[in-house]
This record gives sequence, structure tokens and C-alpha cells, in this order.
Amino acid sequence: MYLYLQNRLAAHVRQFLTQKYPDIELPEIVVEQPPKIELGEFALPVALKLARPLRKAPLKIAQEIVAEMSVPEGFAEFTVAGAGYINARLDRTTAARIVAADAAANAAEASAANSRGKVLVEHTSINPNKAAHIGHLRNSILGDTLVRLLRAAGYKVDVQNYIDNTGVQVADVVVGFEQMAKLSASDVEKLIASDPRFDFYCWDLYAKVSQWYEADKAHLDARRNTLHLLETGGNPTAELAQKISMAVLRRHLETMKRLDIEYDFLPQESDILHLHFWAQAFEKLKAAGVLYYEEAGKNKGCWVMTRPGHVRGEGESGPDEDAKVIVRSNGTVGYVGKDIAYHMWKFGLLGLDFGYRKFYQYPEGQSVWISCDPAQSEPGSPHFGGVDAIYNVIDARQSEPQETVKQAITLMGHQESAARYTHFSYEMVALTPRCAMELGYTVSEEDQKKSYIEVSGRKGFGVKADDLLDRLIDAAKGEVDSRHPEVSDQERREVATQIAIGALRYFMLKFTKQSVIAFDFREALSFEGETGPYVQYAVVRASNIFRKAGITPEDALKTPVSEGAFADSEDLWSLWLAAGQTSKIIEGCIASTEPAGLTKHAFQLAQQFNNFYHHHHILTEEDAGRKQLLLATAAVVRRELMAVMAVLGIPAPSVM
RNA sequence: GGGAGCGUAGCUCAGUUGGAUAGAGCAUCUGCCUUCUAAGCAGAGGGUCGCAGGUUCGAGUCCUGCCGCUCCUACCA
Repeated sequence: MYLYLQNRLAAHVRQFLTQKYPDIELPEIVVEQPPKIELGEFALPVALKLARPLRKAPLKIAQEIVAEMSVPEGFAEFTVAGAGYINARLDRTTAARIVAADAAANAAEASAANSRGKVLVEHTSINPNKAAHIGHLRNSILGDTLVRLLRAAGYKVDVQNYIDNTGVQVADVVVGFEQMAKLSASDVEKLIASDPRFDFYCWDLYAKVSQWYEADKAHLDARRNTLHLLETGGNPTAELAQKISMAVLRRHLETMKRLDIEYDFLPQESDILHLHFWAQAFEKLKAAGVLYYEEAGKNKGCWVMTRPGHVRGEGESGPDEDAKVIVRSNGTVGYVGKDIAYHMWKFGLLGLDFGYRKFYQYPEGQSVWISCDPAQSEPGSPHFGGVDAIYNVIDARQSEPQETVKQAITLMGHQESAARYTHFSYEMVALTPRCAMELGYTVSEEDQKKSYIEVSGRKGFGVKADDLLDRLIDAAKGEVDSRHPEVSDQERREVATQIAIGALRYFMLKFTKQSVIAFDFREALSFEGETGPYVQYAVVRASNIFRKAGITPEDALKTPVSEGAFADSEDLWSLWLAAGQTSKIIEGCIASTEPAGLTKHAFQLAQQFNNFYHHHHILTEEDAGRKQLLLATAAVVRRELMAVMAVLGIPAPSVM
């Protein structure tokens, strides 16, 4: 509602100003919200902006505009306030009726939606050699929420999880199985079949391998040899590696599914290698002159690319020592080269495709597809890639390689694709020194002084995602048990799980992307204040009202809001206004690729509702008209809150 | 050296392209459960927005210079 009326207002003002000041180049019509609701619903600082070109006091300009401009449909009046703000007041009854009728209208307002193109979001992409930890959780939750935001705004979205099954990390854990655990291929198979948390086993083994390397550098030969075998493929070690990485991958899918995070497609690095994506990309990059052969200097014999943002100085001659090496002098390609080829595939610029077969099926029936040789492609399989826009959810440390890939695509002449290449960058999750010591890790004196310590899968230092979730569920279960002994144990467990998910997802989303999260159990396990459970609780309270009132929330919204209903109810009106802003907030979150704004919105809406809940006792309200309005208010807030929670991936429990 | 980011209340963080009296949560203190559930509500205290300049009607926000912290910057993957 809010966005719809805001756009209508901006268009109206623009039209008026164009006529009034034909000679002036109009600034963009900015619409803000006044600090207090008594001042109106919209604030236009346009008079302040016009002060300079018109050489006139802002206040005077505002007064002139308000005196002459007509009031658009749905609005009540314009007023001048402050230093020259033009404030617009809504016709509250009309606006409230739009909100009440909303759902459909909101969806239409959210976008010229259905025509929006297909986008690809890649997130998670955990090396398949160990259990997922809290850092991976931030990635997956941010990525999944981005997917939900885009879908809510009408985009078609494919979700990808990139599987680096031929890298050093997988090689390391394979070395662990072969050299340290000394398990045969069939032993590993038995372990995979019998251990429901095989990824935890790998977590410990991986940490041991790292220590083993440190004990004797000669042990690193094992890594080198294994890595080579994995890249080549078609040997027992590569087969073992594939068994292990697929088992760990399965565990990752299970872990993320606990948080209601799903994927459509899993491209494997091994397939990018075996299908020679790079060879194809290499030819195109050479043909386009993006890569050139370095004849001299430290990069002699390599194929290199100009680094993004690098400008050759005046009179600088000789080899560009700063250039990025893509192909080494021994002819092998580095990681970035393969990534360029992969991203050309994403945009449909490569001219090659994966094969697709089913890998996993969610309990509700949707399939997750994995890459394979096209010869083995399942009949009737979907096709991925070739999209209009991509989002890569990858932590901030990877921004340099991300820029390099984007640069390559730009230099190839695909500026429009490169412009729709978004590196969704975010900061890491670290542990507070206190938290690390609670977990039993030894923390050096130097580290104790820091505000946070980086987690490390290599050292086995961190909090595993499944462990955290288990602890959250236990904590929530304790609360639910004591509050609702009348409910069955099974339902209490379900509710506790929903609360845990809500708490965890909210926790990971409430911080802005660029903020390092210093993880602490006390904060993460909190169910009070600005948390997921606080928001969930507001919805449960709203639902309880309707359960006892013997009316559905939907029916409560069918009676039209009566004329003048909000005349002396500023608090009710501000709740309706906040509820009407969801689609505007969602658009803002997409534009800024910052989901934190939506958690803020959810919290504020819940907070306002709790306030309302305490001030108005709905069921005992005697005035029938008033009671109707209160019920409609609860219904509208409940509906919007549930919509927002769905985008945040936070479930709505039945009781709390 | 170059690039990116950060610095706001005791702690953890918000703060929309410059705008109205700088906001939340936690922690501390004071009240509120016979009511639609207290995972809640009301209230109090707590600020030199790292420092110094500049731009202007107006700066937490933009510019410059410092101070402090973090990450990136290999022919490894």
C-alpha cells in the first residue's frame, strides 16, 4: 500500500512541478517518512532542494507549492512543516481499506512483477570435506533469504550450491582416510552408511590431517599426489574422494534443510574440468584479447589478464607486473580461470552445458539436480544457467577474485551481463574469546585481548551448525515444556524446533552484511528482545485472539473500515501504516542486497503490535464498531508479520 | 606500498541518495501477571557519532588529513 501511494504521490508532484517550473531541471522527487505520524505519512524535501536553483527560501517555495497544488486521490491534505518540508497526509480510511484488501494488491504493487527475468543465486558452496559451521550458516541463511526476497518480488530464481569436489580440502580429508584412519573403500562405505553424522567424523579427521602436515612437511607430498589424482579422475583415490564428498554434501543438504533451505542445482568442479569448460573459455578469451601471453618479466610464459581497476602509469613500459596470472607458465590453469569459464556458463556465454541428474529429494518431493556428463543426463531433466542476472553469496575475502571474473566478462564485451553480476559480499562469523574458551579451546593471551577470533575448519576450531541447532532446540524445548505442559511432547518438540529456527535465522540476519558477527552463545540462545522468537510470539498472540474470539482473521478484514475510524487513534493508524510498508521494505532490501532491513521491519511491527496488545483489550471491548476495528488491526498485522516471516524463513509456531 | 571495510551508549548493533529532538536490544534500576499468554508492557539513567579541519541553510552521513582495528593484494588451490 505504502509504496503504491508513495509512487502515486511522487508522480503527482513531479507533474505539478514540471508545469510550474518549466525552466528548472527538477531534482528526483524524494519521498521520506516524517519523524512523527502526526506530521503526516509522507514528507517531501523537494522545496529544500529547489531553494538553490530558484534562489528563494525553502519555506516560501513550500508554501507556494502547497497553496497551488491539487491533492491527489487517496490523500487528504498537504502541509508545510519544519524548514520547508511538504508533508502529505493520507485519507486514512481509503488507505486502510487498501491495506485490508491487500494481499493481492500488495503483490501487484511489489513489482511489475511477472515480467521480471530469471536470476541465479549461488550460496552455501561449502567444501565437501567436513561439517558445516556457523560461518557457513551465515552464508546459507543470507543466500536463502535473498532467494526468498527475490521470489517475493516476482523473480524466477534458480538456487545453486557450487561443489568444489576436487580441491585441496577434499584431498586433505582423503589423505586422512588413507594415511591416518587407514580405512579401505568398503570401510568408508560402511562408515557412511552407519554414521548419521559422517561430516562430524570428517571434521575431526580434517583437523588431524592438518596437524599431521605440520608435524612433518614431507607429509605434504601426500596432499600433492592426492590432489593430482582427484583432478585427473578415473582412479581409486578419485572414486574414494567422490564417495566421501558426496556423503558430506548429503549431510550439508540435510543440515540446511533443517533451516528450510533448499537448492535446485549442484554444479561440480570435477565436471567443469572433465567437460573442458576451461578450454572453451580459453579460446574465447584469447580471441577477444582479454588474455595475452606475457613475453617477459616475472610472469614470463603465462597467460595473464589486466587486473580490475589497474591503470598503466604514464610512460610505464615493459611487462605489466601487476597483471593477474590466469594460466601458469607450465600450462595449467588456476582457480580463477575455471571460475571465469563457469560464470560464462551462468550467463549462457560459453556454448557448453552440463548434463543433469537427480541427486537428492526433499521430503516434500522437490528434487535437487547435480551436474554430470551430458551423455548420462536424465531424460526430461531441467536445464540451468543462461540467466539474466546472478548473485554470488561469497564472503568479503573473495571480493578480489570475484572482481576478476567480472572484469573478464566485461572485457569480453558483455557489459550488460557484468552489470548484472552481483557479488553479495558479507563478513565472517567469528567467536568471542570467551565463547572459544567455553568450548574448551586453548586461547592464547594475545587472542584473549581481541574482540573476536576467526573460526577455522582446518584447525577444527568453530561451532558446528548441527550442534548449534541442537542446543537451540534444547533451550527452546525447556521453555516450551514449562509453559505448555498441556500440549503433546511431539508438538512441543515441533514448536521448539520452530523457535530455534526463528532464533537462528533472525540472529544471522539482524546484523548488516559488512559487520563481523562475534558469536556468543548467550546472545545466540537469547529468546528475548530483538530476536526471532519475539516476532514469533507476536504472531502467536494475534492468533490466540482469533481463536478465542471465534472469528477468523480473514473474516475480520472483510468488514470495510468505517469512515473516520482512525480520527483519534494515532496508535492504531501507525500500526496500519507500518503494516502497509512491507512491499516497500522488500524492494529496498533487494536494491541494497541487504536483508537486515527486513528483520528490523519485522521487529518494529511486532513491537508496535505488542504495545497495541497491552493497550487494548480486544475481547472485552463493548463497543461493537470499536471491537471490529481492533480485530481488523490484529488481523492485518498478523497477516503482514507472517508474510515478512515467510520471507525471512522464520516459521510461525502454533503455541508459545 | 596499493585496494576494500570498519570505528556511534557499559556491551552488541541500527541509522535509507545530507534533513526535523542521534535510535534499538542486552545489561543496571523502578513499576505492571484475577484480563486475548509476562518469550510481554510502561518508565529511568547512560552519547564530544575515533580525532582535526572543510563543503552548506543543514553533516553520524559528503571531501581532505591524521589515529586505531580487520581483510585482500602468490605462477598454492
